[in-house]
Order: sequence, then C-alpha cells, then structure tokens
Amino acid sequence: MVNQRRKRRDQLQYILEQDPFLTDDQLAALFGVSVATIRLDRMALGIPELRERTKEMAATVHSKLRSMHGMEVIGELVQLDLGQYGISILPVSDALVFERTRILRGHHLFAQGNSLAAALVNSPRALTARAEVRFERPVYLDQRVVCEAEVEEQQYNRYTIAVNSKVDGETVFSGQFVVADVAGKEESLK
Amino acid sequence: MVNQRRKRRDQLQYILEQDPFLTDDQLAALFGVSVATIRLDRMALGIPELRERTKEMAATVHSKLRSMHGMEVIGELVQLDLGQYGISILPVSDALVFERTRILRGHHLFAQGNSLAAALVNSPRALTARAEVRFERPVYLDQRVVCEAEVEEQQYNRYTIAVNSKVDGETVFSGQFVVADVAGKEESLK
DNA sequence: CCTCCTGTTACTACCTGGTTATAATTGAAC
DNA sequence: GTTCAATTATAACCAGGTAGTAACAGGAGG
Repeated sequence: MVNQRRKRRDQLQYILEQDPFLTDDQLAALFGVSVATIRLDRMALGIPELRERTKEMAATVHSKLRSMHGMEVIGELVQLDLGQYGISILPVSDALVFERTRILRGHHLFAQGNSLAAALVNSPRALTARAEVRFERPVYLDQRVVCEAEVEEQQYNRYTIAVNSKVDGETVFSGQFVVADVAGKEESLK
Repeated sequence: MVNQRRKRRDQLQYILEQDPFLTDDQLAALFGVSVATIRLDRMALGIPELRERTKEMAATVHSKLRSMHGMEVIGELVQLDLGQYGISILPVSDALVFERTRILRGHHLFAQGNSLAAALVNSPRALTARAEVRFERPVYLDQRVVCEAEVEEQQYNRYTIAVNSKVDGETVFSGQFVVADVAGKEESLK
C-alpha cells in the first residue's frame, strides 16, 4: 500500500523530469488514480504546478541565453593582469561532454584557452590569428579545468600567448595562440 | 489618433520582446490604457497570451537543450564519407559573435572543424590529440561557414585531417587536426 | 446641426489548470 | 470488526486569459 505510493511518487518525479509539460489530468490518467491523488503526490514531492514549472524553465533559459550572449570569456575569469597573465576556471557540465564517454569535447578546452588569450590582449578588437594546441589527456564530466595563459612575446600588434590547462594539477591541454589586435585596422568593421 | 495606436503597438511589440513575462494587466498600466485595448493590440499583432508565450519559450528551449546535448557535430552535416571526407555548414547566429564587432569568435570555427574531423573517424571514441589552425579572415554575423575536412593520412589509430572553412568561396579558417581513435584503449572509460 | 466611423472601454459569460479545505470512502492490517 | 492511513469527491476560489456584445467619445463629412 505504502509501497505503491512510494513507487508512484518515484515514477511521478522521473516522468515530470522527462516531460515537465504534463497536466495533473494527464498524470492522473497515466497512473490510473484521481487528480486529487496526483496533487497530493506533487505536494509531498514539492513539485510546483505546470504553469510554475514552465514559467521557471522559460525564465532560467531567458537569463541563460542572456548571460551566454554576454559571455566574453568561456569559463570563470579568476585572475587577469592585462597584457600579461590570466586564469580562468571551467566546470565540466554535462552539456559539454560526449554522451557516451563523458569526455569533454576538445573544442571547449580550445574555447577556454582562446577566450582567455583574447581577454589578455587589452583591446576590444583582439582576434586570434593562429593556434597550435595539444590535447594531452581526456577531461571528464564534473572535473574543473584551470586554464592559465601568459603573454610570451609581443611584436607590434601581435601577441604570442602560452596556454596551459590543468585538472588536479595535471596538464590536460596546452597550446600557443597568436592574437592580433586589429583596433583601427579593419575599415570594414565600421 | 491612428498614429498613437501605431506607436503603442510598435512599443508593445518591442517591450514584449524584451520581457515576455508581462500580463495584460501590467501592460495596460504601463501604457495607461485599458486591458481591453491591450488585448485588441495583441490580437492585431498576433501575439499570444502570457501563458502561451512562456510555454513556447520553455518548449523551444527544452528541445534546444536536448538537441545541443546530442549535437555531436557543430554546424549542420551535409556530407559525410566515413574515414575520408565531410562537409558541414555553420550559420553565424548572434550568439556566436562578439557583441561589438559582430565578428565570429574564433573557437566556433575551431569547434566546427574539430567536430567534423572527429565525425570523420568512424568511432565512438575519437579524441582530438593535436591541432594547428590559422584564422585567415574574420567571419561576420549572418554569414555561412562551409567547412570541408579530408583525411590525409592514417597511421595505426591516428588520423591526420585537413580542414578548410570558407565563406563565399574565400578561405577564412584552415588547419590540421590529429584525431586518435582510442576505442578499446582507455580502461578508465568503462 | 446631425450622422457616421473609428478607437476605446466596460461588462458578462466562459475556460484551463490549478489552490485550499473539508468530508466521504476504500482497503488492508491488527 | 474496528481502526487508521491512503485515496477520492466536492465545493469555493484564483489568475490570466478568450469571446462577444454594448456603450461612449471625438473628429470628419454631409
């Protein structure tokens, strides 16, 4: 009796995670119980009503897209000495990994390094010109990638930047980025 | 008279694009008109009610996250001869560019090339080992990047793949990726 | 002057997908 | 057979709408 209820509630939770767009009516039909029971179950599980669920999703997505849009640096910038040195940290979420292997897709490591390198160059028009990178070890879901970048050389408007990313002190990615500061150069930008 | 209405409707459209979470009540107060007027305006503009708007957002986001999660290849795969050759196309949306300059962030070009290169290697465990890339020209908002990748060499489990991305026939990005097929190698994957 | 037309407003009935609370029913366990 | 938890039913209420109808205000044209 109680077990049936436990089971139903477990399933309810799972089902709503899979498809949050179900009304109490549909759920009641699905489980073959009354709507009242579904409501009690939802209450017990702390699951808000359909409209609240969708509103929440829409709102978080809204802000997420906003923040992604403004995200100049991939990962969180934790240190930045302009023109010299910087550190950013990227937590490996499940959106960034291969589904099967849970290994971080390589281009995210590149993106972290690239955006940090571009941030080091104190210009609104820093563009990467070349890069040479090595993926030393695979990085897995839920790890934290600490990326370190240092300006090695500057000639005219071209910066050579060494990048080294580590997980738990072990290098997983390294590379050299050449970033050009094209401020005032590209007429087509206007 | 009619102009006031036009103006109000233009503003209404704009405001709801900025913040889709406003009820007719709030909008009426905002414009200093009655709720009925807001409803007529919405009807005329083909804007659905608050709940429909949020539901729509939540749903598209839901599927978007799903598809992003499963997105093994950045860009749309238009041709793929496994182990040999492939083409993918990436439309440059505003989420991918620098806000000020509207130039595509370099790592998206890298990501397109990298994921296409990995797709060429017919293995669920293809990992990029090295890459050497050149960003030849800036790519702008609303352009379409056509990326071509070809396997140049294969030694044991290592593939050397040449990548060339073009916009309107002009090369914007080129590089060489070394991808390793680690199937059956990494015990830690289990 | 009156009339017509447009834009706006007010009012009513109804809908969905809930909430809260209270009471009645079921069923299994002791 | 009683008892107690789980379930169900019932009623009143709410937000944020839709749909439709009627009234009103104000300027343009006759």
